[in-house]
Amino acid sequence: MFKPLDPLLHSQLRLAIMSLLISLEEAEFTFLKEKTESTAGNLSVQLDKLEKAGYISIEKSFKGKRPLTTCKITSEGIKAFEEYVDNLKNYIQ
Amino acid sequence: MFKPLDPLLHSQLRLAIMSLLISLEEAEFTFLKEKTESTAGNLSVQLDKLEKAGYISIEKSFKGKRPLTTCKITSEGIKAFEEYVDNLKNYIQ
DNA sequence: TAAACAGGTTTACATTATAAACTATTTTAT
DNA sequence: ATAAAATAGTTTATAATGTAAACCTGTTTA
Repeated sequence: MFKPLDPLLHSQLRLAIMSLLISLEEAEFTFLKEKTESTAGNLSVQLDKLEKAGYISIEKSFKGKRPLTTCKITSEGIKAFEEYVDNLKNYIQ
Repeated sequence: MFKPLDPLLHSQLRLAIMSLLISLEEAEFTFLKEKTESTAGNLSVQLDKLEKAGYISIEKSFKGKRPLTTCKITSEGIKAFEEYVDNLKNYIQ
């Protein structure tokens, strides 16, 4: 009935991040920050958790002279997200 | 885009409780405990929070000689649940 | 009448989330 | 040239939250 909800995804900010990445495939730190209306600190921490879980990959480079952090969802991340959504539906229908 | 998710509802156990109550209108403590597969302690705490938020009402009585706790969703609870679900959909589509 | 069970509640602890403070560098203003 | 402000983040301290273990009160069973 109520399957457990992946705690890594059952978090407002991380879910928003994953939601964006699943449709965009790739997004910059600043873009995610704007879209999710989060603080940089919070975003940084949550991206770290998603990366450590293997749900996203993070690439660091430079855009001109400025540091640039680019995030991409992994296939594992897509799978986890889809399973989370499936499970969640049992709670909200 | 990403409307804030009511933190009171964005919790696996409380969401499961509300999900049950929204379709059943009324449920006993032990029933909720079984259906949600939660411990009594955790359930007790979460029911308290939902009651304090005005999302459910709790009535205490006796079934024979045994104490009986009956939970019921309030109209405020229904409204909050529906809004939560609406907001959540923006995250999972 | 002692032990086990029912139906919870309280509390202690661990986990989590979040923002404030910080670092490093770059751009702008003086 | 240099001080001030802005960019792009990271680290860390604290508050909030979730959870189970321990507890309580009464009841049933051995």
